[in-house]
Amino acid sequence: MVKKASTHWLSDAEQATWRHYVTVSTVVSRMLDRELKEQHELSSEDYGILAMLSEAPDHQLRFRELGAALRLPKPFLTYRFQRLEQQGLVERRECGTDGRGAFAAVTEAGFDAIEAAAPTHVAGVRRFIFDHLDDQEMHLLGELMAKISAGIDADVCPTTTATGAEECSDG
Amino acid sequence: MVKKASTHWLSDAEQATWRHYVTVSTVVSRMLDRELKEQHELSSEDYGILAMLSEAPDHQLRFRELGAALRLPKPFLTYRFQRLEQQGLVERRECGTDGRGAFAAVTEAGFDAIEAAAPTHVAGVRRFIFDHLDDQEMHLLGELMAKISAGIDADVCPTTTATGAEECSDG
DNA sequence: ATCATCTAGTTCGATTTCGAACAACTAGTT
DNA sequence: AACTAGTTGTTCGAAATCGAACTAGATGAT
Repeated sequence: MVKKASTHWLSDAEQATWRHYVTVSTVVSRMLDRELKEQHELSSEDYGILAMLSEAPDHQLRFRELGAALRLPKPFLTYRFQRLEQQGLVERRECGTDGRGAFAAVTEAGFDAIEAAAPTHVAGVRRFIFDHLDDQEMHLLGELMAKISAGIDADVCPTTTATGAEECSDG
Repeated sequence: MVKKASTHWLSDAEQATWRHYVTVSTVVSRMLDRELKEQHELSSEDYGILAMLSEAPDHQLRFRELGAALRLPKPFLTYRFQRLEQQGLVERRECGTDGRGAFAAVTEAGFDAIEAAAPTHVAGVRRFIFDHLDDQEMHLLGELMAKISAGIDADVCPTTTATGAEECSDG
């Protein structure tokens, strides 16, 4: 049975696109996770946390910002951060201006850890994604993802200026 | 510091592409999961299982095939299937020709369940992805994903004819 | 100042996730 | 037949995941 192009079904082309997308996102995330965990004892969320903090001013961010940027549910960030803390890769810092919150900061050891893990991560991203695309296709993919991402942001929280991803996520 | 286009780093464009990709795949999967679970008590893996079985000849597949097609780790499929069994949406059937294995099959109730859930799922896929793309972009995305998916298959299991996804996944 | 309301992060607990080891069977070899 | 190797699916257990409820502090209104 051929699907109609109505609102209630996916067209055959959409269906095919969706299936390929699901396959890719499933396999890529699982593979990267596995490699990172096996070789560096880090989940890809851990990697994201360390990377984000490493690039932030003073190597620190409010938990709220970190969670929003990485789209991590709050309890999950708390849990992941604790694990990293136990490994000495991150630390908490008081926030003078807001007694509720705290800063999440990456330590020297955390810096070393992410530098050590980066090649694995980069190699994985290359091997699973970019190696299969030429330069033009890579740029195209970037544009499509940017567009979808922006669309979702506008959709989910229409009030935001859509500069980054500071809002929503959960709460 | 500007990243070199060497093998060991991602170029700025690759970096940007990758980040958008991660955002999209994180948000989309979480949102779809949430909607499906809230409205129909199904995880998106459950949905995949039911959909795959519904389309299969005799509405049944070997566990191996089902798992390979959906890229689900074996113990995970066993677990998920049990849940669906308890809900009466799927059932096991003996496999005459191979005493080790069994067929996974969808029941009438399972059929009804997926028909009920499909509109939610389709609406979500539309809202999160296709609504933000025009027709040409949708086709483009499909091609890119197909290419990546095929590349990964060839990469991970170079022996396969790459017709489908019958091999690998885990063991 | 007091109260209601909002926000930041944490704690709890039920469920999910999945690698490793396993039991049951098949297939191929001698 | 007996033995080895490979496959199918399950069990086990440790860890991850995350909604809901919570504590503590900020913010705004009266």
